[in-house]
Amino acid sequence: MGTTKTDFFTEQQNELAVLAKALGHPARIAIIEYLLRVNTCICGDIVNELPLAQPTVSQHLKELKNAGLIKGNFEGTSICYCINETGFEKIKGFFQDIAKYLENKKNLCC
Amino acid sequence: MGTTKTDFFTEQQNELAVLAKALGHPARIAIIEYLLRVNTCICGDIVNELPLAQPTVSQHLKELKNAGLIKGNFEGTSICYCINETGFEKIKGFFQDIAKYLENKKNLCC
DNA sequence: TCTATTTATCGTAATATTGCAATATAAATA
DNA sequence: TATTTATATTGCAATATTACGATAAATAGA
Repeated sequence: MGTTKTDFFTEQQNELAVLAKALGHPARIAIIEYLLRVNTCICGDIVNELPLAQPTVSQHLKELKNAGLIKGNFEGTSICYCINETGFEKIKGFFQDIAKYLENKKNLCC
Repeated sequence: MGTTKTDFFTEQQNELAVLAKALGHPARIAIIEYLLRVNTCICGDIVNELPLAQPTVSQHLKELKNAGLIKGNFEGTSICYCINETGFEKIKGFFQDIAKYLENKKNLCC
């Protein structure tokens, strides 16, 4: 136990869950918000921006990258990070469905 | 350790993270998708729909309820569950910002 | 009241996550 | 080549999550 039973859910459900989970930490929300603000920046800037040690930030960046929410390109010794639309495109439909649903069916609980 | 350093992030960042985290499990995505489909249903229906034991489903429902993503009202012996717009409203702005950002700045990574 | 029925809670085992110090790696530059 | 700079990886401790059996609680109906 302790392991999620991914086999019993659809690929899409698992994919959405992975994306949401990647956003499920304030440090990773902060990273995304920072990238939205500055557009692109090097890894060190993010480390300075966050109240966490460099290895911890590196780990969070890795998770966001694995989920397809950010991209990192080498630039000399540094790495330039930015938003990756791939991941966010995948979430988009889900939230559009919910928004559409809520527009039509407000307060319909039993 | 093992504990998130919530004190060092803004309330909004923590709130968004909590909401995303609540969606960060395929069972909980499945519950939301099911509620979107059937609009309202009793708890037992969700237990039957999911490939998990009743106590496990109960736990997942609790997390979604705590995050403000679903609502549950007593209906005799059963509990009637449905989508709670409160939670989703809070996420909405975040994704709208990202959508707007991506419309204007495609492929601007270094 | 007794018995189903429905949902929640408790307790616990297995695994995952968070965070950091220490260290490794890799590229740029002296 | 040696050194500096920037980032990643390793290893580990503390805590959180996932899952479920057993059981509790609460209501409905016989």
